[in-house]
Amino acid sequence: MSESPDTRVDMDQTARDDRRANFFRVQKSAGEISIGHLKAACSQCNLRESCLPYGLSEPEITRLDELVGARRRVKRQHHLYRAGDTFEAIYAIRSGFFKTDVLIEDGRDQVTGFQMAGEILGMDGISTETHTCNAVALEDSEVCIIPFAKLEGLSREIEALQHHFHKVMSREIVRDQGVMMLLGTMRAEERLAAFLLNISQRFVARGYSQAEFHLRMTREEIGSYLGLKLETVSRAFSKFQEGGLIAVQQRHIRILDIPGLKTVLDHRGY
Amino acid sequence: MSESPDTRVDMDQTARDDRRANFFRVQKSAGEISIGHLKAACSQCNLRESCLPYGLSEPEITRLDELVGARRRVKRQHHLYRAGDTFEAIYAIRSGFFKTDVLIEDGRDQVTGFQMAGEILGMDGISTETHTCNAVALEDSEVCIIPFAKLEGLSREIEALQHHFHKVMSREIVRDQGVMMLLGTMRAEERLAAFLLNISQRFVARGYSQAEFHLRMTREEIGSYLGLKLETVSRAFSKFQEGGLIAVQQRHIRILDIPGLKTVLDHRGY
DNA sequence: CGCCAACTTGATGGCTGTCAAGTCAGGTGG
DNA sequence: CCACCTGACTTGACAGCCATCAAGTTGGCG
Repeated sequence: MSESPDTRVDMDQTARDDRRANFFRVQKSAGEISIGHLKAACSQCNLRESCLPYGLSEPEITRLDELVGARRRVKRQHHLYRAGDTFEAIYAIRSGFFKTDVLIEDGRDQVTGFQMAGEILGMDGISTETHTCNAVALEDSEVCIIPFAKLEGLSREIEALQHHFHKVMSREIVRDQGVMMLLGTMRAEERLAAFLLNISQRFVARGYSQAEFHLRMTREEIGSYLGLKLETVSRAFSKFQEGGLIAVQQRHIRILDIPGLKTVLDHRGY
Repeated sequence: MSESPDTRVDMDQTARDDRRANFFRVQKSAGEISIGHLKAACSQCNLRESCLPYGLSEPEITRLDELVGARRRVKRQHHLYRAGDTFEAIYAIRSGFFKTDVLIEDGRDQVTGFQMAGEILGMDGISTETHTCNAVALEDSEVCIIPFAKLEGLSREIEALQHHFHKVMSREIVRDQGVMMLLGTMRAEERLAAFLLNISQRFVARGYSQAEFHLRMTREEIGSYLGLKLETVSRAFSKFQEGGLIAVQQRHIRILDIPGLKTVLDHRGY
């Protein structure tokens, strides 16, 4: 069930140029599609220890349930929100995989991050009440919609929620600093090594294998994130494979030598 | 008055290797040096419209006064905090100019930002309760110390304060995205043009000339921030001067052609 | 089976890093 | 007051990393 209603969201790609239509559609998908049969419940969610409810008591989590109104499914290649959309909610990823990217007028764009289950999307919109980047699902995904005004309200009552939310925002700032470091000081192979180790680590935190995983993004998206061209990314993958650090087959990655990858970061030898 | 007590803070540079001594000094300077004669008062501060009190009513600002315990002077080249320091407070810059930077083991470092009066420092520490970067004054400066636990407490009572603080944090995230864009997609001259326009704009917002200002940082620090070597920064300055876009004399900058600088950003011609 | 997007690999060139030398400005001490 | 020193900056020559352009390969899907 609940597969067919999502066809409405298929407009996502074609609505790219009609901002008002896009606003409307977002409202509709939040209000009509997801509510009811997709009611979220933090108290029942197996991600609650790595998501917003972290550190809350049982009764407090129950109060979160009231706040997190609904879930929303986002199909692969469809937008969760776009730059310019009015900000109303943040989103907790329940399943799936997203990227965020920014476009500037002259056509250049950059992927600013990849997000996976348990992570929070949309905090860029708080400052101007307008989203400043696009969030696109890289595989069929599902998010919990957290109306921001309600979150602030509940944060004023539940100290642990307030504090944890602040930590989540701060973590985003620290993460961005790490990316700045990567883009500002590292060469191509170091960037890719750092990227692979980061992805690996995040998969581990979710109970998946640290050594073997399937990338959800293209070489071009990886390159955009790392400030490299897709050819350079591809060459670095090949180099790592030749060096026995990883085994690559398209998007399927097996890490053979984690200490070796870390060595790439530290100095510049193998 | 209040000039001599700061000699104690002169230890900042030599204490670099003694983490515990550093912790101690920070406590002392917050507790002993600044309190009393340097009592902060948001209600009296002419920066309140661009700082944390923004949007608060008069009585609410008065409550902020109780929260913002003390000011602290930080002399040029001295640290406000260091990576590894335990996080206890955020800081509102009352006067002066700061940089934040991150170091990694192998000696590489990167300037992650420049901060001026009215801006907030230290939010990187919230997530892990430990600062992740260093904050260094680039000129003799003064900050208001905002104990974070107290800020969270008051935020639970004053909705406008809570909301504005969230906006401030979000603004930091958006700013970082802009830097990622700069580092990931722009070439040297574009980066410098973006940097100059950004600095100019922030000076304007503080009532200074948009066209003429004094840079507080070295070419090397600019380069580190922009992911370039200092020689490249220097060459770009010279190029802009030849092109009649700016007049450079060491750190004194006069912008002659703002639209011209914006053109550098858009495409790649002059 | 054939198409197409994604990916790989090679050849070449340009931007920026690196190394080096020289200039400038400010501060110190004689 | 001036010589000197030092850190910051500028400028030049050269090299290397990565972008660019191009051609070919792979795998998925209609």
